[in-house]
Amino acid sequence: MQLSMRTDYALRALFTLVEHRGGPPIPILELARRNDVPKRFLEHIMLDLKEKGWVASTAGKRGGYQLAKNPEKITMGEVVRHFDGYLAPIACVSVTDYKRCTQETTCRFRRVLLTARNLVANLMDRTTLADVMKSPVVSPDELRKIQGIDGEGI
Amino acid sequence: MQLSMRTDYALRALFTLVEHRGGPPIPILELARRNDVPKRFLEHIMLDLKEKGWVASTAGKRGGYQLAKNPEKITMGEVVRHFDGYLAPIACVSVTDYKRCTQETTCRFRRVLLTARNLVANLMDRTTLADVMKSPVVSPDELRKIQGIDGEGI
DNA sequence: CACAATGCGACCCATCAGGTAGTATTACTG
DNA sequence: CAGTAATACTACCTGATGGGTCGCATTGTG
Ligand code: SF4
Ligand code: SF4
Repeated sequence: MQLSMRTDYALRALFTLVEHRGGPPIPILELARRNDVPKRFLEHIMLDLKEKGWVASTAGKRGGYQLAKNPEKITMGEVVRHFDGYLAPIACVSVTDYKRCTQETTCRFRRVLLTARNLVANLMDRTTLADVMKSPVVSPDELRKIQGIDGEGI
Repeated sequence: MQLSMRTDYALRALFTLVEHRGGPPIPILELARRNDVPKRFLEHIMLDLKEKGWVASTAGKRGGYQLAKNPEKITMGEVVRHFDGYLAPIACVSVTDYKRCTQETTCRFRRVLLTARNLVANLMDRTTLADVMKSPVVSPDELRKIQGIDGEGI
């Protein structure tokens, strides 16, 4: 799973909307500024999010975007999958977008890739936007020593 | 971590070499055939593996490739990283090829991505080629129900 | 109506993964 | 030592795609 810019941008926008849930619509320009995303590009992404039913838009003056769905009902996995196709490190072990390979019957390392996909898929599918919102941001010196972390829970 | 074809091909070749460790050199043509990899392309990859010191080549008649390093001393993580740069789903949480992002101080979902990276990194860095070799191949109906698997151990 | 917003198709454009080709070199074998 | 079977190496091709811009239409508010 390599996150594309699209997905990253989408998530940035989504979380600002989660944060301002209940408030007035937020225009793209605002979303773009706050999250450091090219406005014009974000347009397309928002459109995409809208089609998916995750956000709602109101046009015209005082328009903008709002979250359209309960953030406890949107998982990280769904979002990433929608933009990037699948969570697996390779298509031959993807559940949602499986692609066959000629070597499957003999391939040795496929198992470890499957394990990897299961680890991230379980994590991502269990984690909702609401969950993420509750967790604290990563601190700088937490990053400095990530080597040691065992990565349990979020 | 999205595996590139290169990496996949490299691993295919590596494991055939692991399998025939101690035996005579295996020519590229053979490696290519057995693993269904374009021969010409594999050349580059093998050269790369050689520079890394993982395989050794002998030219001329009866030449070919052999594993040059103990498979217990090569981890999956090393191989993937060598070809694809890093294991993390995004550069801002990569240990080996960290890239800064302007949103780090406020980003909410970075934490879950960090967790994901730790899960796969731990797995991949703990798993050596020898380990992989010992594990059985994934069976077809195992694949069919991967949904339920919890992905512990390899 | 003017203005402020989204909607949307068209297009651009660099990068890169994946792959091909040609030729040089090496070394075993008879 | 000639022939041949292999790797070594450099250069190049080429299509797809990710990331991004533009112009114009549409919608809604004051
Ligand atoms: S070689 Fe193994 S891992 Fe790679 S695609 Fe085929 S089955 Fe999957
Ligand atoms: S937005 Fe968050 S996740 Fe995306 S790059 Fe910046 S810090 Fe990392």
